[in-house]
Amino acid sequence: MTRAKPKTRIQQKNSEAILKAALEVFSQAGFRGATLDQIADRAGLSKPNLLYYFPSKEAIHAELIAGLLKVWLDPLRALDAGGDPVAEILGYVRRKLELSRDFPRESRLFANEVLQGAPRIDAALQGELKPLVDDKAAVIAAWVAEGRLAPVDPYHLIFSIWATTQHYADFDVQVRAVLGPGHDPFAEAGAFLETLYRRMLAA
Amino acid sequence: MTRAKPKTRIQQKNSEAILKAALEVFSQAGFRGATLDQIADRAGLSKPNLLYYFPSKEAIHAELIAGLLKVWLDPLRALDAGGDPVAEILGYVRRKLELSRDFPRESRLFANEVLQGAPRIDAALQGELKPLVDDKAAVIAAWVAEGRLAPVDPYHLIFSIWATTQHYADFDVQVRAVLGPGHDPFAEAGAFLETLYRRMLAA
DNA sequence: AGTTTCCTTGACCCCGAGGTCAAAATTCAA
DNA sequence: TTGAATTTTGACCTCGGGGTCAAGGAAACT
Repeated sequence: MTRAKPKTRIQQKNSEAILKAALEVFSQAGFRGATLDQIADRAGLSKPNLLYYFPSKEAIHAELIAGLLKVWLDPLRALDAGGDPVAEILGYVRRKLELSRDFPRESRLFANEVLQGAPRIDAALQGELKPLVDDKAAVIAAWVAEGRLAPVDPYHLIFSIWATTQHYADFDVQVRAVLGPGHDPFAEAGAFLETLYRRMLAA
Repeated sequence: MTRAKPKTRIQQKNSEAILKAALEVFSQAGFRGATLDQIADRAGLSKPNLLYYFPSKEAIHAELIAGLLKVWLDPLRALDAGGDPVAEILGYVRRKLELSRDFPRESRLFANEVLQGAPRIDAALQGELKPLVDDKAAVIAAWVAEGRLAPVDPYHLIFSIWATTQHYADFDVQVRAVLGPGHDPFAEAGAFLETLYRRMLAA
């Protein structure tokens, strides 16, 4: 787990290039579908050179996943029990949608992983994700109990936020195929989702 | 496109076994991740025998995708311009959720495909899906114009229905990891989504 | 029963992909 | 500037996986 951080400038630069290239390729092709040659190509390195920096394909993937989880859960962590309930939840929706817009490859990497049964992140789901969701679900449930939110199942509320926001990253090609040209899916989604959750949650 | 349908009883039986096995494997591993050996194994056939029935891995996948699209779009087709707006949309949500519950492998097969950029179904998205959605979006827009639904972007409404219902099939492992044991995700989702869309759409 | 058609299989081919290695090229330190 | 450490690469190994083929077994028709 504890990796010796790269020390030289070259190591720094090439490790970054590899991870960036790998994110591109893994997120588009899945783990099995990605090849080291593709990643090496995109990173501007030869395959053996790539394997000088990472011991295996698995290791590259693992490093990406590890880095992903933090970023992925931060917006939920930021949901503040002391804030205004509707504003807090709408803020979470907005942050999550921004994540989909700005980091679609990360979203697809995650989706690929979960779709295939989460073989490499099952532990993290149980160990990191669940406690966090339990915590925030309790906050939402308390808001409902205080009458500051319309009655709602907090877990499924959170699921629906994940689903609707990540949809625009994961199913981007379908969204654009249906909308046709001349649309800004994320801007429209922002407006739609704000309406959706405002109506849903108004006490 | 026009395939000579299997004629003998043996062909019937083995083709079905292959498609069923392939659905299982493709939906869980993706196209590149699936192997003919896995499919043959699961179908109870040898690999060459499998290739006696289908000319290639691609062909099996194509047949699955083709069969999928009809089933996948039928619930939307059933949305009736003559019915009660809220009831029609809630009915659509319910049918789509049932599809996720009863055909999760089909849902994941589709998700895998779209995630990877829909290389094999791009044409179908443009040619079949878009016109259908345009049609139904117009119906919903008309309902809104008549004041029978609260104002809503019909396209993003449909996206949100796809996202929230398919989530329970595609991210099943995550949903169960978060909920823990002793839950029926689909039953709970049914209740939650009915509330969500009822509040969203009430005129 | 005999023959034709259909079904099944073991052995094989080839390529792509993950990974190794020793040696060459480059960078760095003194 | 020279020697040590680091980085890069071409050649190579192995194996899994898609696909072929020729020949053996079963059905099916007459």
